[in-house]
Amino acid sequence: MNTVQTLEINATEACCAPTQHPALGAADAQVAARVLKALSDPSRLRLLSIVKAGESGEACVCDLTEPLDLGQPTVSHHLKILVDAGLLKREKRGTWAYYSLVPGALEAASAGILAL
Amino acid sequence: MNTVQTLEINATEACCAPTQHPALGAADAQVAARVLKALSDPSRLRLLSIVKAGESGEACVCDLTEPLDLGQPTVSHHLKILVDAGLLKREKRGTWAYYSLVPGALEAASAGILAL
DNA sequence: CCGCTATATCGACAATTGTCAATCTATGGG
DNA sequence: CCCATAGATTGACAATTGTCGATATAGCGG
Repeated sequence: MNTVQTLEINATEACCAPTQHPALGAADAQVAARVLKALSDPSRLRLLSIVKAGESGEACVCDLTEPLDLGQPTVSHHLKILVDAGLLKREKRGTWAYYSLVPGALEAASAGILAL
Repeated sequence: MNTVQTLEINATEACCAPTQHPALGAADAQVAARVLKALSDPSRLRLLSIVKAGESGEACVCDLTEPLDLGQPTVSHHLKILVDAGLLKREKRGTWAYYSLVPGALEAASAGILAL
């Protein structure tokens, strides 16, 4: 019974309206905002960028601390936010933690903006 | 002279390099984050959505206050943030202020994420 | 088993942010 | 000329956020 739309369908008479969303509902807006909020910090953008630019597509915390000129706990904190937002995934190998992009996540966030 | 790209072409030698940016610099990250920060609030996403969904492509403050269930000063504040971020433009006609999307702005923000 | 190194977590703190009530400004009508 | 209305601005306040230092946890090497 949770299939009830938060978005009201409102397809009263519009059969071919090009992009006639009924405007974002409060719940959907909150979901979308959560990912965008994760992307709204310069340090986090740089973290994503570095991870993406890496040859292996991954980076460990020690590789990320220096170029950002931030403390290790701060970097760890930002990485956690990015993981929680579904943008990065964490894989621990030995003592090191390797972070890599979740495939399609950035594309989804990007598409979400266009779908407003 | 305003045709100069905000995105650097960077076609130095890479003819086919997939996406080998040298990772985002601090300054660029801050610029990108400013727009994304404007997009990182549910109320503002809904504002953009309503403006975009409107038949005329524009909406006045009075049309926006009610559906969001926010006070008029708060809506005005959010609109200002969106204007400052270059996402909306404001046009005053008579007593009313009409807000509309800046053409291409959402697309640029969307592309910025992919270009990380 | 002990220390060393890489990360995560915790607690604190200043800065920023979202919201509101009150007030100001400007435009139009009588 | 005065009032009503639309919207912006201001000031305040609670909540959130970015950062750091200190501490905890977990593997690895001896």
